Amino acid sequence: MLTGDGAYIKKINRQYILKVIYEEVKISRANLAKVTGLNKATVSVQVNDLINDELICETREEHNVVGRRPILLSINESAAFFLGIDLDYDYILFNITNLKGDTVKYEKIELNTDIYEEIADLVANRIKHYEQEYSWAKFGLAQTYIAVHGTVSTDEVIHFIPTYQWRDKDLKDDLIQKGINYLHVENNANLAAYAERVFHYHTSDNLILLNLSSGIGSGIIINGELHRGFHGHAGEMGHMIIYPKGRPCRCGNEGCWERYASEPAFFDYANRLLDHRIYTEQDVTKLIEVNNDEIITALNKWIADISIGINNIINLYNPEMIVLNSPILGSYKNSLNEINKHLTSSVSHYRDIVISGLGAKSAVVGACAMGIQNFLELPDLSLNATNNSVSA
Amino acid sequence: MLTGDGAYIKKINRQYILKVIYEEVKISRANLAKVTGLNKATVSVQVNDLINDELICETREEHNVVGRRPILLSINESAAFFLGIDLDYDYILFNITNLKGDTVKYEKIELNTDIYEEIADLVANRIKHYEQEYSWAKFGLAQTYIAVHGTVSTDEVIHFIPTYQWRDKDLKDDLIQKGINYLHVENNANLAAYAERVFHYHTSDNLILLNLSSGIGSGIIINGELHRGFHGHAGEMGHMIIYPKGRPCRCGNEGCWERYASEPAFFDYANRLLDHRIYTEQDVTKLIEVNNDEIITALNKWIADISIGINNIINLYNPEMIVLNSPILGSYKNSLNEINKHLTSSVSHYRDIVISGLGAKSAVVGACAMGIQNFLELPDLSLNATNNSVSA
DNA sequence: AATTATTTTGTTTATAAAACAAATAAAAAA
DNA sequence: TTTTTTATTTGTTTTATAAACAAAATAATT
Repeated sequence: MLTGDGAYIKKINRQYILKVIYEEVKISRANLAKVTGLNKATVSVQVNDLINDELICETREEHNVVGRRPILLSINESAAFFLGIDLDYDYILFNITNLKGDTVKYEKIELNTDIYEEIADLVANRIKHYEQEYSWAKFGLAQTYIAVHGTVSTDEVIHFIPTYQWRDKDLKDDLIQKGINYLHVENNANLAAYAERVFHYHTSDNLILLNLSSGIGSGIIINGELHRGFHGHAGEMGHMIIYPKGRPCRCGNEGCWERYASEPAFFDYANRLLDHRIYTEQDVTKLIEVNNDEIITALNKWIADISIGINNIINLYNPEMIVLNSPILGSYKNSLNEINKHLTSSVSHYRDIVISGLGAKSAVVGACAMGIQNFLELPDLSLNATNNSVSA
Repeated sequence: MLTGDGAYIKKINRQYILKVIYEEVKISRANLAKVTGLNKATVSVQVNDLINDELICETREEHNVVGRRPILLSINESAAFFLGIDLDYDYILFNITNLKGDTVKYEKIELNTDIYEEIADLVANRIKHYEQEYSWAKFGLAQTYIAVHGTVSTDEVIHFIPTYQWRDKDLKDDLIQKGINYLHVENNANLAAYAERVFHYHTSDNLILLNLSSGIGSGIIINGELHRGFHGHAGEMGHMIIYPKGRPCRCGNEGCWERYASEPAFFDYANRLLDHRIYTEQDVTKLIEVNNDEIITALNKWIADISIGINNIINLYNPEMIVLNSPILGSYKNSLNEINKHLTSSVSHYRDIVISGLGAKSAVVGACAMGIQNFLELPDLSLNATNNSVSA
């Protein structure tokens, strides 16, 4: 537990003021005092500190109401930059935002190796490149978060990545050895869940994100905070048993949800019905567009199994929002209707189920946002960046 | 969000000092300063405030080391009393503790009505009786928490109690109308989970309690706080589907865990195997004592289904502790072994599964502890009371 | 058009509250 | 008497607050 002294007061009031500046985008000192409830003098002193630290800046703007014209304050967006890296199987995404959370760079690198050392080298060089590129800024490249598609322990060591078959890799420490600083490693679904809250569902303190791809990943926000669990392995929802003695799973059990609700499971359903084999999300989209009967049947059967898991999640967590991130579900207009049709239990309570608007970028923009929150030591963060959507 | 000022600092330091006094039971001012890191002068001032408020008291004790003899400080246990009420179906438990969390009174009243108004009257009169009885204490009966075996909404309105078939009953407000104050209504499993943390697993920030009785109730502690969910209905684990198209459930779905892992489900298993019908927990205990083959078979089959749900819970929550509260499991020595045998998945992570040491008293002692925490406005609480065990 | 009044913003000054640091007093064993 | 430990006192620093003040803009009046 923490003891309180003068410095601690000043810190929490500074955090509060920064939070309000983020939310209001542009706000005067007088208004800051009104919104926060702090004294005008207190706000003035804090604001001057923030200006000296170059974290916020003043702008004079047109003003047509009576009284002295206010000096508007806003985040100094070019003070610091933040890198998010999504370490997927056959490609790596790099995304950089400014201090406001606006994306200023987005790059995708195809991978043709799965050797840990090679990938670590590649990532290290790339980070160093960006560090150079933004070295002109007051705080340069201030924080980097790496999203990995597997379990990460509480000490940020990679526990297991199924697609790479990497176990117990201390990527953070290995990169630190290569001279990289201000670095964090986090599960991709956790970052995606965080992104949904920071960029879209600001007020949702109980939010669950489900990633349906080669496996099932989930990020859980409870009481406004990420729920990582005791070892950091919470949210392994794919290994919830929904068909006892069902299909064998790599985890050693039988009937895991992942074997029914992941994308490979869907392709199995579909290819059993169709007269020609399909392999990609584009193949599915095309068939949906022409209203192919077999693909609709396969989709609905898949969704029935997805819904069993969602029913269980709702009963355990009573979430406010459930955000689904799946290209296939996203391209099938009827998917949310179908899911809701299955959630008829009288004890299931949730507010809304939606499809993610961030899509493939969710982990990297969440990574950047977490960098901002960590850099400014804020207890929470709401961003209104507009250029992080699926299509961007 | 909260602004910081002097009063806020003073409050958090006061909370910290109280917390340390609870943990250390008896401690001098000098030691308090060392443990908290606060200045000796600060501790002296705070301690004098607490003595003036009659929340702590000084004692002089034997002391054989060199130097001035310290004045030991401890909680003034008779300053305030706390009532916990467990509103079960055919009986009501009343438990009163002092400010240290030691039980000073425990009463059980058999019920022969299920009419809401009658029960509310009975409870109100009983609370008034205890208020009188402890009116001599500085703060009298300071807080009352009522545990109900059903869902409670975030506004403390009873949403649904299956055994009583009560829906949307505002028991809290109805009792306030009858002149009762400082009153809270909470789900019984939440209070039981809280009790496990406060009285036993002080350091466990990720703890799940499972109550297996007529239904399945659960209390979830995540990041050190109770997880109630958006509406307050989190932890309806009994309605997780584990056998799609299985046994019909009152919730409208089929194959809910409750239909396989609750005590009625066990009695069904057992009575299908045995040559005579059994009805009570005592019947089961007797058969276990004589090593009856059929009862062991039934137990193990029941435990297999319990384990499926526990596997799912572990994968979703990655808890540190799982505490099981079930008289039948408690009386079957082999139960934890059997459960662990089923948890073989390579991705399931937990630290320990145990049987509750609080048993039937868990909800009422948790209720009293929550009263203490609420009364002193502490962020968390560890108690070392010794007279709250199952047998007491 | 010039002047005065009003309103709002932001700063200055004095005060109060809290923690802290250092010196001092108290008490007990060596 | 000396040493050691505990607890209090005195004075300082930091921070927020309240109230007065200064600055800057519009509105109203002459």
